[in-house]
Amino acid sequence: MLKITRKVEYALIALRHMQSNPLDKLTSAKEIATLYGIPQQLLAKTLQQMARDGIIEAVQGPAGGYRILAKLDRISLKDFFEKLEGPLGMMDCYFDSDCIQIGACNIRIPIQRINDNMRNMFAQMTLQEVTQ
Amino acid sequence: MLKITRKVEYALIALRHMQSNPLDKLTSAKEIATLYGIPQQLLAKTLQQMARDGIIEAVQGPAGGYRILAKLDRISLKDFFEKLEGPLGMMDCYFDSDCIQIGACNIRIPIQRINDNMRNMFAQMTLQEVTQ
DNA sequence: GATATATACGACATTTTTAATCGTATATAT
DNA sequence: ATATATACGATTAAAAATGTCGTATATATC
Ligand code: FES
Ligand code: FES
Repeated sequence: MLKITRKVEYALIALRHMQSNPLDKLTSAKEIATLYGIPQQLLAKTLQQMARDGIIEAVQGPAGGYRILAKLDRISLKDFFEKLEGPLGMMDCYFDSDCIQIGACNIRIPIQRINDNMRNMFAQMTLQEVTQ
Repeated sequence: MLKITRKVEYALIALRHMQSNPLDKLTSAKEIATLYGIPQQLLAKTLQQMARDGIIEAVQGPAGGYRILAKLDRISLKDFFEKLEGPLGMMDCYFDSDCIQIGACNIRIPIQRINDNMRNMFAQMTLQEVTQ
């Protein structure tokens, strides 16, 4: 439990790779996939999603690829996680109220407190710190 | 991602319930299961595990049940989570070195930093705070 | 203009993890 | 003896994560 997904892991690897060479250089999904031994198609989808989210920029055609677009020190880890994986909650009932324990639950408030702590922690870390 | 398991959820519900009435009172798995609408057998196993871990005490036979044994303000959330679910790492390679990216990985160190932050956060919260 | 290479993306299949159930044994109050 | 509770390994079911496939589109190069 409390694991991050491969998708996020791959996204971080890609960002860190792009961060490590000139910012205007284009890097293809294939390049990163073979270099770090990760499934190319899956990585490609993740990169496409990050492009939709404005984190990176995509250039099509041969000699195309991706490059970093956003200021990574302006994106919190919380926002990054939520862009890729949706709302961040240790339990589903943190957001939706369709929990099993309709009215009987006795830990909703305490769990929310823990969750707020966690969200807060990730809100205070930037993507820059992780990928630099 | 970053979700806690039902097992942990059920454990917290049970602890909070026991916390809310006299500490020497015995509560059966069935009682808690029906009260909060959770699978009895699954809850029972979780309670048994907590008993093995010394968090609660089990009394067999009719009129038996469980009651809190440990000082909940001496158990960190990190320890509690790890007792129930094993080592706490956002990625498997935090502990074991059998990661896919044998030598090529570029985010190991950064991820460990995030992970340490998270572990630290849970190490600073006690079970008491959550269940009181 | 044909070709090769890259992104774009929905649909499907596989694998892994989590959740729940089953069956049986043991303890003990009544 | 009986009923009720814990104890626990084994199995099944459900859900989520991971990976693959097929096809479309853009564009640099020849
Ligand atoms: S478990 Fe969902 S509200 Fe408590
Ligand atoms: S992903 Fe495991 S070491 Fe980087």
